[in-house]
Amino acid sequence: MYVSSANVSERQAAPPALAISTVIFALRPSASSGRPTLWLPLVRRIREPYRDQWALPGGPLSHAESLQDAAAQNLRETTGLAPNYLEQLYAFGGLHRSPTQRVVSIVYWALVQPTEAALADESENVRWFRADRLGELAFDHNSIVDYALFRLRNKLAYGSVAYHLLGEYFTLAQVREVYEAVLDRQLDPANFRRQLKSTPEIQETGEYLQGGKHRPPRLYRFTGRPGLDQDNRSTP
Amino acid sequence: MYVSSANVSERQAAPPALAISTVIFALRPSASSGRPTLWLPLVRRIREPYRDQWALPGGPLSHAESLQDAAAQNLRETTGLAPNYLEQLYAFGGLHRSPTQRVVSIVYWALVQPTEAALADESENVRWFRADRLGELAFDHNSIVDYALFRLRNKLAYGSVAYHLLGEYFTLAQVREVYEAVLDRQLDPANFRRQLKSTPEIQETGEYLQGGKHRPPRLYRFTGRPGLDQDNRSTP
DNA sequence: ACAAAAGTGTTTTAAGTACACCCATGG
DNA sequence: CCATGGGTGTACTTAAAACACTTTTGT
Repeated sequence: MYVSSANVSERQAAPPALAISTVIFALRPSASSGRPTLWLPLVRRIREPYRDQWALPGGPLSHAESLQDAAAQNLRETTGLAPNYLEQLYAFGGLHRSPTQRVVSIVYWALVQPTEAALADESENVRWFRADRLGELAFDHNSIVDYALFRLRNKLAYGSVAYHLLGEYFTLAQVREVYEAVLDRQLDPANFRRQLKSTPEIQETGEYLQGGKHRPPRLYRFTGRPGLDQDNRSTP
Repeated sequence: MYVSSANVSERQAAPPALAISTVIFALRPSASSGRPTLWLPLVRRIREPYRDQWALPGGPLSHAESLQDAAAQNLRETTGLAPNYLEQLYAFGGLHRSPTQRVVSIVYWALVQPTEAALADESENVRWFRADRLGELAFDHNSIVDYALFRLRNKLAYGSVAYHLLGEYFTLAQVREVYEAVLDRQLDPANFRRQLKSTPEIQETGEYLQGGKHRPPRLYRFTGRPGLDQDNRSTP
């Protein structure tokens, strides 16, 4: 059982509970503009505290899993997906995060490509939300998502994580759209393209994306590391 | 008691133990060259496992402390000092970090200015070591220190953390020496000085450092935030 | 032919790097 | 007056930003 029904004296004596949570980002076309936007899945709480409010997927740490494995497991259970990228975000340990019990949460963040199946995994208690239109979440989860967004933007600007939101093959314009969606500003297509072309991890293929309305763009692929290392520490 | 003497079946059942450790950096003049170098305090383990080996200061998380408070307390107990800068490093949760018990360690890193008193706090079981000349430490603490060094170098290069290793007043050459010690390479004094002077957080005073052998350099002070916020999340 | 995105070229701006040089002080 | 670190000036190199322009496709 996740939240034990400890009384006050038990709470004082017991060590803090240890939980793993995961902020899962994926791209979906906006209903209005059709341009890609950031979404994330939340789960509805079925018990107190914060019953019926939406929260980050998570749970207690099983004794047989590493932290990263627990997060990946977590992700698979709520979405049916495997992460393309998974990294530790932060350990949150404030005294009053949960009203009933002292909980220390080690939070991971992940990037996935949502498939039809994954989106169909929605249910009464699991739903995808636009990252910029979450309501009021349980616990301190709003601020955790804010921090995860901050980290995602940072990694995007300096690292090479955008490709983990895309499929194996992509056009340079698609990469630009990811940047524009996450950073929320327009980028010069010409300059952006040149920057990507100077990145050795991006390999051009002989294929072209067909079926568009205009000149067919060339397809590229990402040849960097998968972003699922044993312990990812490239953060800072 | 930090490490409980659980037998195997107890270990399977019990939740992972939660501990806080801290990597504490300070500058001390090298015995040979006199130039500043990085040092950090370690504690000798007085029980198994790894008895008599050196380890990072740490201990279990008390139920009444936030994570950051626990790290600061930790720091004060082993060195007698208050941190100038304190930030969460990473949560280490591998399955086999400790041979006797599953332990999840939330590790902080700190910058301090060692005083006479602090260095006098050395004892049989607490000693300061040069960061580049640690022996073989207990648990996975060598790799933790490596990661802390990585993070320190990164923060130094991009953030404004060097001043927390110095006193209230300092010369620009002293800042350069910090950079050279931590990054382990020479920097052009002229260009380095210009970069610092274009940093608004660095304020020039009317004072000059007297007593040197040459032209007395001007003293500056750092006016940025103290680096001890409630929860420091400027990491990425 | 025309619209629109793909893709190229060129100019400007800013930031970093290398290095020559002057200044002020103790000895 | 000389050695040395403090402090200034200037040319060179590199990367980013701005923007005009050409190419290729579908309609």
